[in-house]
Amino acid sequence: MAQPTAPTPEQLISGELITNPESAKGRLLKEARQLFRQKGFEKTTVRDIASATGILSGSIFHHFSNKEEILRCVMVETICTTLMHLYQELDQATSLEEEIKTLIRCELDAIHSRHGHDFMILGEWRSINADNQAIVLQYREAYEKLWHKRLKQAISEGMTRVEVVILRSFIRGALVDTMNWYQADGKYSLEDISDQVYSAFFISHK
Amino acid sequence: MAQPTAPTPEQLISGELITNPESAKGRLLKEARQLFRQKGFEKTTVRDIASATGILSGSIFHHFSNKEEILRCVMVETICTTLMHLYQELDQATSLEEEIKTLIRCELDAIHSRHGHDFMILGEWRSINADNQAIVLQYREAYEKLWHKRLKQAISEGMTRVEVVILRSFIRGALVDTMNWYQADGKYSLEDISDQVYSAFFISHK
DNA sequence: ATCCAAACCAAGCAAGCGCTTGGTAGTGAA
DNA sequence: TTCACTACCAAGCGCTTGCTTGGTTTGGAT
Repeated sequence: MAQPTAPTPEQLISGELITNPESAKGRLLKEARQLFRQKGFEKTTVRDIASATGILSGSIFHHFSNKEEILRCVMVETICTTLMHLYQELDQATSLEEEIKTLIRCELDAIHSRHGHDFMILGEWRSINADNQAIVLQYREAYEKLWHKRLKQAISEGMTRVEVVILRSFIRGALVDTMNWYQADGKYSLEDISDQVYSAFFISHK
Repeated sequence: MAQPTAPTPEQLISGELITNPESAKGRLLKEARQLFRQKGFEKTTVRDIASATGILSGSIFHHFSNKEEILRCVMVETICTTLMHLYQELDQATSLEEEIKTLIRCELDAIHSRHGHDFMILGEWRSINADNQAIVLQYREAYEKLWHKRLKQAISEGMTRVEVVILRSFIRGALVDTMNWYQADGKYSLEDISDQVYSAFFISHK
């Protein structure tokens, strides 16, 4: 197997890493993503995915060599889409505070699949083998670097007293857990939550 | 089915809700818990559980009516054990700050199965049906009430500016995410993490 | 009109799954 | 000694699973 490599920003913006959503493969990935989200990877059968796409189950293996490869592709596309979106948004930020708020908001969007990113399926990590994990990890690390860089700055500027690895873990955890209670028509919007996360973890020096 | 009811502190302390770990059923639950933790519920077969306990797979159904019931029992026992431990520890706290620190430390212990509680299998929530979810929910709510009470106090005493539901979610998320990076022989102890969680979310007025 | 490759169908295999059945060994009370 | 009861075995049933195989359709280039 070829050594997996991290995506470049150019590759991401060009969109070459995302399967055309109107192609057969793209439609399969879209339906698979939805099903994995609803029922989880293990409980989703290839027959489920096939019938949601409107083909027979055997035909899936013309596009993917096995079920696990579908999950890996969904995961990689998820991270790529999020990274793409994130690069664009970060470009418009004019301060460290804005950049961090952007990171928070984009991750929250991804967790709640606001733009089809759907971060939660990354929780199916243990359903893929070591080779596939290594591939996905390349993409995850590209993503985590964006966080790490800003959080280190925030620490050196006295915006928080928590250490970088722990801080990132705490924020990720807080964001992921919104999955268990957030409702689109509920009391809080994703923007409200973003604000509360920022103010819970950072001290503003304005 | 009988209406599920929440456990009383007396029931918990008496230990009547916990299956004797030396009985056949108790040993099955112990092995099942370990396997669910390692591989997840879906990927664990009844044959796995049986052979780990030293019996044949069919014999399991003398003790449990189906596989899902095993998971439900493991979940209920997990919460009961944690609650038991928590009541005892809270009893020794002499201030609100100490109580909150106790809640944090005990949950971290449970997540990392320090005393065999093993909170992480509660993440298999969607693998049980509505009836079983209702049962487990009774126990979860008894647990969450302990948090809710203290956090409301903390808010009214100005120890934080975040709202109670959101605050609880953030803390739970932060604690759960330690699962992804904490190592017993690593840089940070569970006590270190506990301290950092407290200082990240609360302002001390000493 | 011919060709070709991609996309898909129809049928089903082998393996693994949760669970059932009918019977047996061991134990303690009457 | 008898009886009932719990715990377990031995065997396998019926179903679902991921995946394979060989053949057919389809659409675009030549």
